[in-house]
Amino acid sequence: MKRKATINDVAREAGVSKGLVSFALNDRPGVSTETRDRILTVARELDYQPSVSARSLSTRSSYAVGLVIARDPDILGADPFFPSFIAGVERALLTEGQALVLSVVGDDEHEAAAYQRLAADARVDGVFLTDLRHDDPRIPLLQRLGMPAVTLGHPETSGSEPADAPYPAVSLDDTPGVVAAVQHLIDLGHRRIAHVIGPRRMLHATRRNAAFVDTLRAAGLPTDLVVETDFTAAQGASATEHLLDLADRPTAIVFGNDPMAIAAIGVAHERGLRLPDDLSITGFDDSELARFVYPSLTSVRTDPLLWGEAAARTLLRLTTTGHADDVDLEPARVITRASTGPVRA
Amino acid sequence: MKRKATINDVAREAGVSKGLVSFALNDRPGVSTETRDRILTVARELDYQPSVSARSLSTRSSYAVGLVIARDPDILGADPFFPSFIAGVERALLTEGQALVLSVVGDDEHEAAAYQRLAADARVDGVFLTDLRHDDPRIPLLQRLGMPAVTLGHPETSGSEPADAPYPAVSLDDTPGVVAAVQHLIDLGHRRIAHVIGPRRMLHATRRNAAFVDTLRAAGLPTDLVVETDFTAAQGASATEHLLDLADRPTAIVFGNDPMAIAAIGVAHERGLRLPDDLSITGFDDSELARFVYPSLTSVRTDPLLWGEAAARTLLRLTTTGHADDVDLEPARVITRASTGPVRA
DNA sequence: AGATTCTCCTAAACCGGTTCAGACCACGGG
DNA sequence: CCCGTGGTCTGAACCGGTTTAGGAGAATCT
Repeated sequence: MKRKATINDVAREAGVSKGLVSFALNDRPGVSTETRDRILTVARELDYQPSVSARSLSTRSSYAVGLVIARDPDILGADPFFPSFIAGVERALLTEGQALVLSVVGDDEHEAAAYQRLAADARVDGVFLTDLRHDDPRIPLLQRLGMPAVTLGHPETSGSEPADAPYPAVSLDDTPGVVAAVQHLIDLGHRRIAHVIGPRRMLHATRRNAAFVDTLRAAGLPTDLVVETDFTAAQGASATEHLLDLADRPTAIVFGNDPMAIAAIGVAHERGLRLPDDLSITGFDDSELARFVYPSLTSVRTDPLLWGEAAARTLLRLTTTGHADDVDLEPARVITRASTGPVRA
Repeated sequence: MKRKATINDVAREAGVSKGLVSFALNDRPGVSTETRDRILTVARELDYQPSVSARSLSTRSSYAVGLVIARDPDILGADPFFPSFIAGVERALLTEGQALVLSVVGDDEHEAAAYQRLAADARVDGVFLTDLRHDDPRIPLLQRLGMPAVTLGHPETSGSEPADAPYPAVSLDDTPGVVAAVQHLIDLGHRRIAHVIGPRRMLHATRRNAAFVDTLRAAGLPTDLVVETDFTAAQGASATEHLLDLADRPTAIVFGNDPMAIAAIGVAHERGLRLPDDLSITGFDDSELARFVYPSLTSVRTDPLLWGEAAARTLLRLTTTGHADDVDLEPARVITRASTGPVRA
């Protein structure tokens, strides 16, 4: 196999200095059209591809972005959000010659370490901040590290300033989806509705629960049935057990993700309950499986693929131009299926 | 924020040349113990971290490994194999200062391009080869690119030579799992057993089907019920529909992954069948959800986490030492749950 | 015509490591 | 006393790009 052509090869072949080749390839002014064309032709002939590592060293940027996922592998496997999100990211990176560096860590401690390593090694030019938390420690951490980032959704505006968010936010508003799901249940006649949410420290869990509570309250209904979980199917199942054991048990349960809702269907069946007659269930994220379980699962559809793509585009814009505007995607909406129905007379 | 310390800073501070610092840090001979200690101390004091890009440029290696996944995002999301596998990979990379570069592509065409980009940009020192195919085109491609790799499972030995596999294989034998699952069904009295497999071009699909067929044949049972799918829940569902519509329909179905099996449970319920009385079902990979669907799913357990870890270790050994032995992990075994039962009298 | 400006280009420094040839020194042997 | 020899260290080249200072020559201005 021939050695890869370097910028020197191109320069020699084109009869110019390598500095000029660099100028021509990055189309910067100061190169005559004629010479530029000749250089580009030679580069094409030699199948010249600039060396990423040389360029990284010289420009101090890595032409890659990072994603750190802090979730237990088990949850990760069950939850289709990240794979789709990553596929979307990839779609945006592909055309830009950028790469995605992925880090999967079990807990928060390793999470901080992962960001620090990414920064220390200058592996990436920017990162995605998913699963935002309250007073998210990653934001000051990243600022200290001088690492550009894009947040999925708006972080808490801790200060009084509304515009003190240090990073552009790419948001997919999930509250309309939650509101629609809850309203759907209310319209079906449900009065005792429970909410099984993800970890409270995650912003979206509390935000969705706020939407849940608001909607119930507006309808004059009780809002006391909220159970926090870690997003695993296991905890979704035990939360369901708990709720069904209550004296004044709910007739409908809203779940924070599909795996938990599917586990709940299992629990209900196990108890001989009929769905949706005895219990209505809704999921979140509308994974592929939602259409195929029995009864098919009413779920709130977000679009992780699109979200990933938009987030990646925004991050690239930020790292290359130094600025990127917030992006708002189409809000989540409920997809009604067979797991929700009128409350039994 | 202070600028990061470079090797020059360490050299100056320790009063030696930067070449010697390099020697000391990579503990190579030719540095006196005394000097070495002094250099290491200074390095620690300055919190010196070698620059990955500088080192990459100089050594022509990137200290990262690559994973290219060619699956439709939807399937990816439903199938918990890759997230767990990646988590395992990560666990092995963490301690070695290596990073994982991930590429998710939709189809084979983009897949080849992804490998080529990884190689052309020298982004990674080696890659994982998952979902091996018949006459896998990626093997000659990677050889042409001079890219080290580790295969998950043994590739087809196309030639007569048994040891012509160009890459070390990290294998988790799935046939014992399949055999056990099928035997389990036979023991329960099933005589018409179907197999819903993944894409035939994938080696593991045909290998598992061979195990399936062999086991049935050994018991003198018919082996005609095999349906090929793309691993999606959707095709799992339609395969089930098809099988149940047959005049001489199976009493048990073995599925190639859990999402398809779960979709099959949905279809069966939809038709008013009772599980496992009217139909027994087994899955594959034993995802978290398997325990929580109703009835809980008998599945074949592999260990993607462990697999990922072993594969990563092997790949690192290969890229650093130039050689790595094959690794054989604990074979897959069947986990019996409630979705399989005696055939109805 | 001479000074100024502009365009196009070259040479060299630089990014931060690795590696190699050879300098320097102490030591033991002849 | 001189000469290898071995251990320790320096200096410089090198990896392959980017960037800056400045030079040559043509065009424009005065």
